[in-house]
Amino acid sequence: MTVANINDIATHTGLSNATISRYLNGKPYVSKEAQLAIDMAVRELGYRPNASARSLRSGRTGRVVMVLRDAYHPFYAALLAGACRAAASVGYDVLVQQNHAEGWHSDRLTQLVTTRGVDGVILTTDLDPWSEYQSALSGIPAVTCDQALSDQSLPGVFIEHYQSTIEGLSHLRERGARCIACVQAPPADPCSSSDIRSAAYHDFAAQNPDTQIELVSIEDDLVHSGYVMLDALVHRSTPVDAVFSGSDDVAAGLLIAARERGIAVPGQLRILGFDDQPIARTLEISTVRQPVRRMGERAFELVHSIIHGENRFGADRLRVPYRLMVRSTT
Amino acid sequence: MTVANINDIATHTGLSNATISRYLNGKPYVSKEAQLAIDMAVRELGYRPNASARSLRSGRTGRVVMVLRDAYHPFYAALLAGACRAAASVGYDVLVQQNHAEGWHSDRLTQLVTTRGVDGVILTTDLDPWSEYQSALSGIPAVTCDQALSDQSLPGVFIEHYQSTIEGLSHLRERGARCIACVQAPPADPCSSSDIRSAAYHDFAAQNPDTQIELVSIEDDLVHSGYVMLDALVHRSTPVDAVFSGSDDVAAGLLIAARERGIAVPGQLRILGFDDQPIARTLEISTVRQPVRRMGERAFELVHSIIHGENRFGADRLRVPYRLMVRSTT
DNA sequence: GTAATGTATGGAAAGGATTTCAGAGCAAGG
DNA sequence: CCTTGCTCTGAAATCCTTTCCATACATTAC
Repeated sequence: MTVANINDIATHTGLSNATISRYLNGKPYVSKEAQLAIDMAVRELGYRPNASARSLRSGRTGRVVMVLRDAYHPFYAALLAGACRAAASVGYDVLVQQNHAEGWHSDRLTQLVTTRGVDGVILTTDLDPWSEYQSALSGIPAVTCDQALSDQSLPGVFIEHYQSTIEGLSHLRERGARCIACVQAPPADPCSSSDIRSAAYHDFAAQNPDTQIELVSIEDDLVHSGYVMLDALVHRSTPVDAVFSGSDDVAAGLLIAARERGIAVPGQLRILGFDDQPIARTLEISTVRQPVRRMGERAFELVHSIIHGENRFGADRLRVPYRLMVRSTT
Repeated sequence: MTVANINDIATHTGLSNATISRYLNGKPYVSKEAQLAIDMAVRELGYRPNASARSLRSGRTGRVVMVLRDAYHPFYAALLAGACRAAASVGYDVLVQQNHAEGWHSDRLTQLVTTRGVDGVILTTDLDPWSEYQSALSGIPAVTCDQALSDQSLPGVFIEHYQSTIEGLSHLRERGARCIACVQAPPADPCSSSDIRSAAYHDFAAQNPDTQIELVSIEDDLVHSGYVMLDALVHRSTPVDAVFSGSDDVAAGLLIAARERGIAVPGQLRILGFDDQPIARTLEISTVRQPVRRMGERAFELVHSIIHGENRFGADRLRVPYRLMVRSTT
């Protein structure tokens, strides 16, 4: 006998394993004496219930998976941190899958889900051939976080990308901008957040003929990407007088480059970021604040409540508030 | 019957579950015809082996846990990203626990390990009362990553903190520094990396009497922390002429603040970071490069090889190389 | 021709919990 | 006294695989 199991506790206390199980799971109908005996036996034999056996029988694993592009990206890292915090507080564990990393196969998620390795899924990014995952994900509680997927039927947490984008653009225009470069990652999915933003750019331009919108695509939204992008923006035939970046890091890179070139911010160039990462506060960059960590928490709470069949939020789609933070770059 | 199980495949093919299991696990002694029949039945019934049942019987979960302070911190995020990548390539999953987040209880890790919820553990940070975890972790493959714990017997990957710190200090001295502020998080553990660095500071000061070392403690190693720290460093009675920061983010904050104050870098103040995060490259900050992502990969590979009883690295403690990156701040 | 090996298979026993169901004991209500 | 209902308990079924062991047959070795 290498490790004590529930039957060892049963024989040691003279009770049956059913009673042990009831007590350890906090169910009623266990006498005071039985409880004490069990406590003592558990401590004495160092008994720990076997997680696999438990979840085999109960059908619950106490685990969820969060799918993200790259754990190193600050936006996803914040989502993950939030989800882990929320999960820990109710005894759940979070498992990570990076779908943009080398070594990722499209069926890793499917595998995990169909083998019942997790109780739920949090999607923070588009899954490329959505059809490939659809059937697997329809059999398990799954929520989206920030990204609106093709399948709009999935519940999820999100911010109003359309409204917040309009508000950001209006702010830049109020501050005198008439040629705004909008920087963001290439749209991956017809309903992704970047496409919602694109729609907002379009509508805004239509309603404000005096203001020009330039779309700029970017690969990695890192500080460096913004840093190397500045020259291209100001050395155009019609130089831009404002940049609305989908990422604070890119905005930071632009600001740093602008300072080095002696370009006045916000006099000559207005810069507006998105997210309100710590670097935006440090560099006094105006930005649209998203409570990213909280979005991760909410996403977990949502999937958790669905797992337990008690959606305490009432709504399937949770809106989290955004807020325009006006600082020194606009 | 809601979901097909292995016995359904058995009856459907006319074989026994033992044969199905053998084939699905790639073991020998399955005829060609049997293989085809199984393939067909699996596809037809949409059979997926149940992960819990499998790991209950086999004792393997295909999962490891990585313990880190905070997934949002870029250093830990990079470790995690590396570990996830390496894990994905061999079909393993990584589970995250943040031991500095709200909602973390000291027994969450113990619980996970003693209930056999994972096959292995990667520790990237000190566990505060180490004695509390020691017995649980002695029964499972566990490796450290970057941090040297009290229990030196654990295998792990690390960089030469002592050597690299000496090299950094020597570099600063060569560039004319005579009063160096060394910034780092407060030491948590007698064998942690910050304590190894402290020893290096001490030895360096002893061997170079003309150079003064000032230890500066910091709570969060974020850009903002460096930003607000600068004034205290230069407005001292004996102002420092160089800063060696344990984190690139802090170094970046210092550099940004210095530029705003009009302090010449590196003329008046030399700045040296640690890690070589993207921001260091962008801002041209000299730094000691650590291949952090690769450290995460190596840590996983190490624990994976121990799980399979075949430590292909030979050594228990893997050294990964560091490299001094001289840029424009020194 | 017999012994020894190797391949292909199935029956049945773990593996360790949860959960259902039935039953025993006891108090209260009629 | 009988019924009802509540608390406490245990036997046994169940969850789904992997793995041990036995068996049947075909081949090769001596």
